[in-house]
Amino acid sequence: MAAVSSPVPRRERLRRATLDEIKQTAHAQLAELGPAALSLRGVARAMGMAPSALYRYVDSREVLLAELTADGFASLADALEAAFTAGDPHDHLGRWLDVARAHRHWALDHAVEYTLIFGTRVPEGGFVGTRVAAELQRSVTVLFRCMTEAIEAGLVDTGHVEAGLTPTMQVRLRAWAGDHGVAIDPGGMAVCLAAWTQLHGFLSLESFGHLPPALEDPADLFDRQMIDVFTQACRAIVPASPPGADDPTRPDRTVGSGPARMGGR
Amino acid sequence: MAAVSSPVPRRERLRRATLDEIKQTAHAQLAELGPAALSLRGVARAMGMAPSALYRYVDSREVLLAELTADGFASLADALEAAFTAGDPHDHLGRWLDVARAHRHWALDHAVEYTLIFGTRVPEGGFVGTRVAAELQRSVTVLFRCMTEAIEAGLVDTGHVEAGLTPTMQVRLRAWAGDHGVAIDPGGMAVCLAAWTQLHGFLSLESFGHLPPALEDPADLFDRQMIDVFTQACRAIVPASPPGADDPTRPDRTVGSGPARMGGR
DNA sequence: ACGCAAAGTTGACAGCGTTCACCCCGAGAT
DNA sequence: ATCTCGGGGTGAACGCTGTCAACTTTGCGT
Repeated sequence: MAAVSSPVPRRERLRRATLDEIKQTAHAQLAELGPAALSLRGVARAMGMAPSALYRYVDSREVLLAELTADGFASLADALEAAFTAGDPHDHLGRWLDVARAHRHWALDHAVEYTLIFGTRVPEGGFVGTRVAAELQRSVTVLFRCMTEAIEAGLVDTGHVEAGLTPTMQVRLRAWAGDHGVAIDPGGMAVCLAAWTQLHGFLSLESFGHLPPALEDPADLFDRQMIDVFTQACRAIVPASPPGADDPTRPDRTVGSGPARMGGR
Repeated sequence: MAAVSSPVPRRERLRRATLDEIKQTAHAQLAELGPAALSLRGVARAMGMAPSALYRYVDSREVLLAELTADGFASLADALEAAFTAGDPHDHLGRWLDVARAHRHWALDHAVEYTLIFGTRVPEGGFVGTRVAAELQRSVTVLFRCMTEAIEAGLVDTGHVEAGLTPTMQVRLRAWAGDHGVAIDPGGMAVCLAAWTQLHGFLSLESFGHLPPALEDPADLFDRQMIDVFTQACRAIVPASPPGADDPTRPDRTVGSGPARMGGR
């Protein structure tokens, strides 16, 4: 069963094991009590150790929460990537809808993580350089690839969109695309951002309970909006009738392993 | 200065006064420390009274936070209504843009309130009947009126939108419109919801720092998206060049007064 | 002037994040 | 084989929090 000899020196292995257990326990507490009620003492209690012992692994409660936030972003990114790679590369609209639905289902299934990652202001002047930024970037990259590949396939007239942007916005969008190795003109970037904005707005309102309760299950409306935002970007392609109701594309979340300590001081 | 005789029996007046002071002090603490750091003891300390005395006016910390949340929604609704009534009733696109910008400026100027009201999951199965619901409804009503009045002016072909909705969604949208006294068909409601979704998505991402930092000041992009969501609803009307940069429409917040006690038990 | 309810205070309890001083034990060096 | 040393873990403590119960003060209405 076990490997004959491990490349990591046992000491480190045990350390990682308990750190994983800490994160796992914290995740459980988070899921049933909400972010505000997560307590280090509670985690320690559940693990059967003294509260102060946690500080050998975690610098503070805030750092632990940040780590869980990053895990949440990573989980979402995994779900989106799975939906993307499982989709048909030639059916751009269908794949976009798959990814969008995967995003929605992740949001509904992981309610507390969703509020943690999308209902919290970023701490101080952006989290540039942190793991959170990288994981968020991964999600955005998937969403954008749905559109950029459609653009590259010639489905969108980005020129007429670009014409509607101010010059400063054009250079910023171009610079940002260049930073992330995307060869798409500013008009295409604007299209991607509009799609993301619409997607996030819907999920945020639905997840936080701000949508009118009379709508009950707004899955139809979500599909409609996602189809519209796509077809309005690339005019035409497809008639305006919604596809089948249920989708087989609902991946599970996976949790990545982090460094040996959180928030190194 | 003072009125000769007050209709409220002085006792009640004093009570309301200190309750207002509590809310005001709590608001101040909220604004500089964030929702998580607001403490009843801190408020009591700032007011120079014993912590337990607050319980004569507030049932719990949570109730106080809920009250501040409702105030936040009310403040936003006031801002939107002010922008709406100040706008030109014949320039539907311009007025929509005014209201959207007012929303954005409110979000940026009232950062902590924004996270409090739009970054928090609604407690339990919707806040139907609470003051929060009413104030949120006020905001939504203003946003929707921008679109519905344009629809009534004949600028939108809602029929072709309605055709893209599932039957169940149509009846739900119709029922919801009926509940709020809006005489707009389901297609029009879907248009309104799409606009709201897009608006909220942008502001949520921007306020919480999830937009790419390279965009710096995304005011241009916001305008562009708001114009697009309008013109794509009512195709045509207006060429695709963004209007002037600065807007005179930036109302201040106002705070409404509540009942004599919070969270009556 | 009296009584009574409301307003406010003191004190306590439980729980929280965090730190400090100490112990224990496995691993590496002598 | 012994000594040392550092990382894992414990227990107690500090200061903070929300909240409650008992007590005191205050001021209005009769």
